[in-house]
Amino acid sequence: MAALPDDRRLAVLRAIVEDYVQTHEPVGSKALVERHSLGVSPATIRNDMAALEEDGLIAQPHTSAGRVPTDKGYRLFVDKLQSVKPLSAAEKKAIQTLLDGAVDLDDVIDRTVRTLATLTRQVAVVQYPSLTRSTVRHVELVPIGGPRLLVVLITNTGRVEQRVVEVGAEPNEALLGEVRARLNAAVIGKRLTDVASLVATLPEQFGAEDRELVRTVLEAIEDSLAIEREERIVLAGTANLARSGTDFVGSIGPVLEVLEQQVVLLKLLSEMAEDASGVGVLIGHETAHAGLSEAAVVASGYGGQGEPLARLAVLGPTRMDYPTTIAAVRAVARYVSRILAQ
Amino acid sequence: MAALPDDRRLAVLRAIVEDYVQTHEPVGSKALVERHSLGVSPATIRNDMAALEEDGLIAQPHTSAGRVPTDKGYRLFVDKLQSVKPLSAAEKKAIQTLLDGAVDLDDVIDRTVRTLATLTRQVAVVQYPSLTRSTVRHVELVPIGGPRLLVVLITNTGRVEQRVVEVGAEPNEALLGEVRARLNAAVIGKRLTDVASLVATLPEQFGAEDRELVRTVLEAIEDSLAIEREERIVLAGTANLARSGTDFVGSIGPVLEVLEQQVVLLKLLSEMAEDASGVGVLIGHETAHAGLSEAAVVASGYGGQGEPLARLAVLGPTRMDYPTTIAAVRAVARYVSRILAQ
DNA sequence: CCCTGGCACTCGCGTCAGTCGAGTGCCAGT
DNA sequence: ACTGGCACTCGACTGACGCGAGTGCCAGGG
Repeated sequence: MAALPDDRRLAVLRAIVEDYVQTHEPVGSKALVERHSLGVSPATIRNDMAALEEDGLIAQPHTSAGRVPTDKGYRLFVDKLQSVKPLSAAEKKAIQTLLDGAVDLDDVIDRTVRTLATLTRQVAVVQYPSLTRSTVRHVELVPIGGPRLLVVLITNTGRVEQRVVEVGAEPNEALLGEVRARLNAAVIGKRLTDVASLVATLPEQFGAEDRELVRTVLEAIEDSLAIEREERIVLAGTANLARSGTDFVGSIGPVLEVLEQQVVLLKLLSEMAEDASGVGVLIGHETAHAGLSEAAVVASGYGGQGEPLARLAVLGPTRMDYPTTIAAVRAVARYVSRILAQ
Repeated sequence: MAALPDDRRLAVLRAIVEDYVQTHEPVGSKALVERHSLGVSPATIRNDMAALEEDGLIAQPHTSAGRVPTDKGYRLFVDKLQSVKPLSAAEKKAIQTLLDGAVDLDDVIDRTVRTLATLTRQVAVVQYPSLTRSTVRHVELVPIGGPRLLVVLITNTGRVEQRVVEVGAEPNEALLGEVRARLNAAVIGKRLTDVASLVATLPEQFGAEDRELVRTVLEAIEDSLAIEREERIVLAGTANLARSGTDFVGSIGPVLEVLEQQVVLLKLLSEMAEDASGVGVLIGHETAHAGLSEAAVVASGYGGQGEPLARLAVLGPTRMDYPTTIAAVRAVARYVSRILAQ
């Protein structure tokens, strides 16, 4: 039994996407039958194309030009048509080589974003592990001379946050030890989001004259937890945008602007849904951002067992090679997760 | 006495630079006399222009086009002809508003780079205060449970570096106090570059069984001082490159590539000479980098009294508004220095 | 019923010739 | 030393035109 018409239509869409991604030129019916063994004539393909256009999956830039996939067409391609391309051995090796040997969290993130950019030849985005989802490994209070105290908070992701606070007077070692002990007892192993409520009653456990000190320390800790500084993002490969310059009919300016507004990026990443394999894709207008109307984002969570600690992503033109990009993002996310688990 | 011909030639160069920067179009003799009150006829200007071209200060892109300054022309303009434009009150106010209220070093740097990008509408580059030129404010050793030790190093710029080290066994508090005291006595107030030699004899001051611990701690400190991580650079305003897209005849790709290679940028910044007012300028080929052949860098040191701790810079097309840019860079550098001094 | 070959039509793109005008270099004159 | 005049160059713009890729439609065949 021959393929049903509807099946063939989807095959045509897939062929159009693949050809267009490769050639960057509108693809016509004739070229399509030549490059793919569809077993039918150009005229038939034309009918299918007309139907696909009717459905809003493809469009023609000019009346006498070939067809180009629409955002909706890419969406269908990504959801239904693509078979994820496994990475080559060389690529797997490259990931390992590039990521191994990182000395600390900063280094891991740095290497990750570079690896992703190199691998996909597009813009890579990595969000720092969110403090709000991490747990407390240890809190330390260090007198650093005079009435100054260094408050250090270490998380299970290896992240170290510190603040210098001014306390009224030089605290004595015994009091400090007491505060340190109670503080750690209260928060170690707990999620950072819960810290604020967990330590709320702490000042009451101390004498009136010491409460001020305790409060100051707690304020510093809560300050460290304020999202703004923690929800940082690191970029790499922005030069790749210019390389595929013709991909953005406007200038790449709007895209660069979005990339600089970390808030926008963070919102985008945090709101993305992920499929079963842990990868999410936003295409063109789905990003709900004018500057990204010609861009697509492929993201995946990383770190953490159940819920990911943070996300990493690749941003490129909508006409990107989705199978390869998705495979790369997934592989890197998994590898980084494994490293962070150590 | 009328202006000497040679003086007028330079006035013509200045006029060409100013017009070209403003219009972004080759400027001809007729337009020049119309827009500037040079008091001579176009024909005379043409002669001067021919002489300037002879000297390699200007060039014509096409035989029948106006003249455009060469790198050499810009250089002369910057060195001899420009009168630095003082910032407007609004701009000064903007700098203060944007920079005040920073909570820590990261925040200061972050605000600085954004301010500079906003002010100049170009790409801003800020180098983190170099550790090698800073001095030690304090070293702290913190046991964080088990055989692990947190080594914290605080510099006079407010920078905090930390490492977690594994020591053989859980060290007792007394020994730790001893190490801490001797270490601090040896290095506080000293330059980071001198730390390594200053602590070289430290292990010998301890019993054989403790030397291993001391050595491990010292290694961690020296590790923290390795340049690679410290010589970091922060960027902002890359989208401005695209805005002035037509300024780069090629694509802006090569420029973005250079901006991503922090090593190249660092080398560039560190090797720049500065004039009496503390500002240095590199124009086009002077950057000795192909990707920047159409770009200029305006840099200034900041922080520190005698020698600057680090540099900040603005990068834009060679046809930038030098007087304004130089004024902005200088003002921001001074303001940041003042903040860091506190 | 679906597919096919054929055919007329559309329309973007590259080419080419021609014109226009800005800008130049040179020269003779004051 | 400066100026006005003049011939010349050459890039930018314009409109005409042919080419070719691609389409939509239609009638005919398995």
